[in-house]
Amino acid sequence: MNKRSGIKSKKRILDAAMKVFAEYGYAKANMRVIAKASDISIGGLYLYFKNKEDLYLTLMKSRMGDFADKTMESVKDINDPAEALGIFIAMSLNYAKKHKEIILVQGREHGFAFGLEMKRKFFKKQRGLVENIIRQGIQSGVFKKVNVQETARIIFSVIRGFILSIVVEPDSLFSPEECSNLILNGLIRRNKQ
Amino acid sequence: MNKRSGIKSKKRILDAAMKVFAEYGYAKANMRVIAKASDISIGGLYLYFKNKEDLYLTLMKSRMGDFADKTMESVKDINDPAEALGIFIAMSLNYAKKHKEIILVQGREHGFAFGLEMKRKFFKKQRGLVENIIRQGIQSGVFKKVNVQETARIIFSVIRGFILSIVVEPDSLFSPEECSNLILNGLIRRNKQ
Amino acid sequence: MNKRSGIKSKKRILDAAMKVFAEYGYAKANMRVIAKASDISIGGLYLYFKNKEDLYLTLMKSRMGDFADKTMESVKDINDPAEALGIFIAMSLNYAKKHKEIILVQGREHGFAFGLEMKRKFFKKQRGLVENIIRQGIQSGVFKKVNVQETARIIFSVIRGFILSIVVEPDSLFSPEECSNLILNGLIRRNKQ
Amino acid sequence: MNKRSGIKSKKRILDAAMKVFAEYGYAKANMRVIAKASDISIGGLYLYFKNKEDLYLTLMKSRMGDFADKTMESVKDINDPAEALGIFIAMSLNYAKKHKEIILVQGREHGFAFGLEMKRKFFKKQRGLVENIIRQGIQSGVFKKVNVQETARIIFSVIRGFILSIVVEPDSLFSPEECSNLILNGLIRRNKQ
DNA sequence: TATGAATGAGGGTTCATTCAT
DNA sequence: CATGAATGAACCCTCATTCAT
Repeated sequence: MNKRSGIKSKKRILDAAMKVFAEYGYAKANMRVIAKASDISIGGLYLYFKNKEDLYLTLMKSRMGDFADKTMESVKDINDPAEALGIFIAMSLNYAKKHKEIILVQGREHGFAFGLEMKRKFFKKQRGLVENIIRQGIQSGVFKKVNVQETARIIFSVIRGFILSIVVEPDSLFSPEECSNLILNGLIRRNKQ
Repeated sequence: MNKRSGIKSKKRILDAAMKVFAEYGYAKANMRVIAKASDISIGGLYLYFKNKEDLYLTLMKSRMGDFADKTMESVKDINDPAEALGIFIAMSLNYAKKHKEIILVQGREHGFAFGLEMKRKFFKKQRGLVENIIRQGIQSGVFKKVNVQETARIIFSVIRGFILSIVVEPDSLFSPEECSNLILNGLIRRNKQ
Repeated sequence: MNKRSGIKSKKRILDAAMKVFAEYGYAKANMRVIAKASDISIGGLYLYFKNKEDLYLTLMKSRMGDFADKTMESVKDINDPAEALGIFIAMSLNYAKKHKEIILVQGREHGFAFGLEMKRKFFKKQRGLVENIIRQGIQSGVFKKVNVQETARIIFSVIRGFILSIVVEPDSLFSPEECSNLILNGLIRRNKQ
Repeated sequence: MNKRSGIKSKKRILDAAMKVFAEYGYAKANMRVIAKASDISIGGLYLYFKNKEDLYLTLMKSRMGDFADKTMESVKDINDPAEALGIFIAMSLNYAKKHKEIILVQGREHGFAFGLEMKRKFFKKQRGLVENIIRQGIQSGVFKKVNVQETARIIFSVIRGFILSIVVEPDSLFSPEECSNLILNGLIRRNKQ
């Protein structure tokens, strides 16, 4: 079981850790299990990560980076703000469903702040993306003159809630289409339509 | 420090436990601290609760019951579905902000199912309330003919996301008004308005 | 094995720890063994001491305090400086032999400073005692006009070396009498005697 | 970084190990650090030394050998026993100060006996040297008729204590001159001096 | 010779839970 | 009802040592 490339081992650990953290959460996940799942020794874990927290944070950072890149990419060439928003929402929900693991949950370990800084940065960035879309929508006259920040927060909150639902009520999810439809058009019936 | 009514002691423990769980989360909260905060002995804790999990679950159940009762009550006499929905959202967000503690987070301890059954029941009930409102709105012609279940889930997701935000990004919350406005009217500008 | 007085337990731990530290040294001594020797559980250890270091330091402090008190006491009423010095030396060597355990060894754990502050205080105090004796000896004309500090350091060094010898070469110790004789009278033969 | 003569590598390791052991002590020193300080791989260490203990013992042996040789050499041609003793003391203290590292401390690892045999041999040899000087001093009438062994032990103890002081109280050392003066002439004032 | 990734026993510490008082 | 000393399993992490390359 010796002599594996360091990079491969690191990746194997991260993948395994993802599964374990996803199943048990940070506090209940333990290094022994992660080691076993990684098919590496406990000591081996510490060859690649300073400690449990480092492992977790590295994991988070990488997954969030992936996610941020993808959403950013998928939206940047869309001109229609309604479409862009729809795509952003769909991207987010689908990605979350696919990687139910962790992602945004687990904000409470270690007396609140724990990788929170990193998460906040990520959120801010993502929210910035939504804000831009909304701003463009308002400028182009497609969207109403809403409070951009507040609205972005609300949209973000739907996504965040969705992610939490994946964990808590995986059978009570909703479709991205229905979601963007509601956000774009609202619940109230328009006159004569 | 002895001879206290059992009921009072139990209440004192629950109140203290709420604060402690809220600050540390389930896994990191420990019985000694809860005991101290309750001004009771460690052994005393086990007089009223079978174990830590029982304490936590009892706590959850009671708070959720409180919450469910309140929302139920506040909405039942409102006839206008738009207003009812607005009130429900406002109630939920404000209650969540006031009792940031726990509530919905912490769905992941103990390998997934952990008081989840109880939580799901609560969610279902709450969602049922929203569904009713929506159904009435559709029937009365105020709301569009949306998919009731899906829409209720989405609305619920906003609230759930808001609650998570309280923990993760307490400075990025949004106002209930803005929220119900978005949900009711949507983002897209109506013709000639 | 339950319900023992806290004070008794603490004392039992300290006594056991003394033996264990004495046999293995700080680094090699482990809490499991100390627990067993104390006839207490591992967790019990941490009821009385914050951690291994705390246990060790508490131990040191108490033993040094004992020792300092005794030497101080035994010397304070002696007027003849030569006799006082002899008694101090005898006291020190005998005490050390009786409590071979630890005492002065182990100055190197944790990258040097480790309870060093405490030890230094103790040494200073002890050396101060010797300095006083020497000073009085000089004043009364019994001793030569030596450098008080330096001489005290040398005398102290003999004692310290003796203690180390207990550990390293327990069969190569010397008698207190011979020692004070050498220090008082020196090696060189006096004229016409 | 390869193809180095074995002898050179071994020496490099020993030099590095000396520094590391000196800084951390035996127990806290670890092979990785020694490897790094030696600019050799961990595996490389085990090419030259069976294990950590072997490395340490080899180190000790070589340094003690050095020291023994030097003192032996410096004293052998001196005829005046007082001068010889002074030189021996000065040599010892100065050498100790210069190579504060290890030397005599750390007699306690591994449950007492740990390189102790070797150390004892060294001590015996050194003490033999002192005994010879004293014996010659007595024979030539310069020294009193003291117990040779005891006196040698006492003198050795001063040196040993000095070494320990280097570690514990490096700012409380004394000068070799003062030391040999005290040992040679004693503290008590001679008649009509 | 030389490397360094990998191993795993073992150490310090925490904490839910029990039970004699 | 109430106490809190005591328990011990289980956690995170270290490090001497091995071995495929």
